[in-house]
Formats: sequence, C-alpha cells, structure tokens
Amino acid sequence: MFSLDYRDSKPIYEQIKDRFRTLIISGVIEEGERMPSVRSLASSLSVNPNTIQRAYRELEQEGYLLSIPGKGSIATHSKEADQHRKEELFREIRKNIRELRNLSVTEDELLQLLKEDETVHD
Amino acid sequence: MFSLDYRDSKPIYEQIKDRFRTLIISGVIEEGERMPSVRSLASSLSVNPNTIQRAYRELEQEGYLLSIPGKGSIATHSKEADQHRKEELFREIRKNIRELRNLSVTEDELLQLLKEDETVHD
DNA sequence: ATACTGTACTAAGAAAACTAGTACAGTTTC
DNA sequence: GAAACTGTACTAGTTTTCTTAGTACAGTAT
Repeated sequence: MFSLDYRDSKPIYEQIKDRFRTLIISGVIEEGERMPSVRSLASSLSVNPNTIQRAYRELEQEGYLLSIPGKGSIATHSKEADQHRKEELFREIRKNIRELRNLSVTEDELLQLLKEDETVHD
Repeated sequence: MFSLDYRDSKPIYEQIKDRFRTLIISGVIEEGERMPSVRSLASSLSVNPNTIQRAYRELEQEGYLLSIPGKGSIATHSKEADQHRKEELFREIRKNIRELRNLSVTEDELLQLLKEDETVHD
C-alpha cells in the first residue's frame, strides 16, 4: 500500500492518518471503498495492529471512514469533514504566511506559490 | 516574557524555539540583542534549564542566535537562516495547498488567503 | 571575590508511542 | 454450522522522547 518514514519524528499512527486522509480526499480511495483490514495493514506495514486501530479510530472521528464491527472499514467523504479539514489547512497556511511576511517575501513569490501546480489535480 | 501551552502536544523546547524564532524574524528582538539567560528564562517559565538549553542550542544551529560561554546569548539574523526558514515554510505551504486543491477550494479563496493581512507587518 | 554566563554530564522521572497477547462479538464464506 | 474473517476492548510491558534534578567546570562581569 505505502511505506513509512521511520526517520520522521511524526508518530506512525499520524503518518498513517495523513496518508489515508490524503488518499480519500484526493479520490484515490473512493467513497464507500473498502479499507484494508486492521490486521492485514498492520502485517504489511510490519506494525502492531493497535497502532493501525488508533489511526483508524481517529480517522473515523475526523469523518473520513466508517468502521463496522465484523464487516470492516470503508472510506467516507462527508462535507463536514472536508470543511473541517479545509479550515484546519487555512489556519496553518495563514500562520505560515504571517511568518513569511517578516522574511522579506514578495507578493509575487506568494502568488507564484499558488500558480505553481494550478493544473495538477491527479 | 511569554507563556507556554501545556495542552499543546508540541514539546516545550519546540514551543520556545518557535516563539523566539518568530520574535527574532519579526524584529521584536533585534539583531545583537541580548537573550534572557538560560537560567533566568528557565526560572520565569518554571521549566528546567536543560530544556531551555536545548531550545537555544537548536536555535543556534538554525542560525538565529549565538551563544558565548561566560557572556550570554544574543540574537542573530543571518540571510542564510532566513533563506533556509523561508524554504521550509514554502514547502509546508505547497503541501497544504496541494491538499486544499482536492477539497474544492477555489482560486479566489486561495488568493483571499494571501491578501487577508497583506498590510499587517507589526 | 562574588555572581553571573554557557556548557557538559549523569541519573532519574514522566509521558507518549508502540508492541504483545488475549478475548469477544459480529460477518462472510463454504 | 465451522472456519476464517472483521472491528473492538483490554491488560501488560517495552521503547522512545521529553523533562527534571543535581553537580561541575571554565569564562565573564561587577
């Protein structure tokens, strides 16, 4: 499925959350699509099932998947979750831009940033 | 000087680094200005001196201060450090924008984000 | 001299992340 | 119905990171 970066200071369960959130939001994993089972993903990532469970639990809280005991976990894609995530990303960007403004960054450089991958949607 | 957020999952030494980096970059702490001593800051934040030492050591590695044994620590503001930090922030923003593009964010919303506090420089 | 400075070091505590193993109830497959 | 799945809950223990505590030393300022 994908690999982990053990040099990353970010916890494994966070890396897993980030990966799946991205995959679901981008549509690579479609709404209603089956997620790998807790045990199989744990096995293929050589990680403890509890760690996967934590990632899935938190993704479910965020609204990006639905776990049904006995059946499995499926990806969901609610407007609420998207809106929430959107605001989160906006906050981060605002904070970064605020710092950048003190680093003699021109308006053009910032605009450039927006246009860089304007057409890349995969 | 400032206060810490103990609910924040971010380590104390990271919070301290972030605060001072911002203060130095924004010019609130000027180039060459004296930083609080390791012990006095530790005392006023009710934190162990080792924690401050770690924050200062890493800020020095980033190029935002200079520590001289016996004398103290002073803020520095090198072009290299700024450039490095700038690129770091750019990477983060790019990553966030890439995710936002999958969240049905309009070009206008992104432009709005850039212009929001265009005149706020404090 | 005294009181500062940064730095280095060891030891221990506390918290977070991760692993290991077991168990249970529900679902799917045959 | 049996076997093999599924998610979930739980306890226990390990590992890693963060933080504290305390001591020591050399250089600087007053």
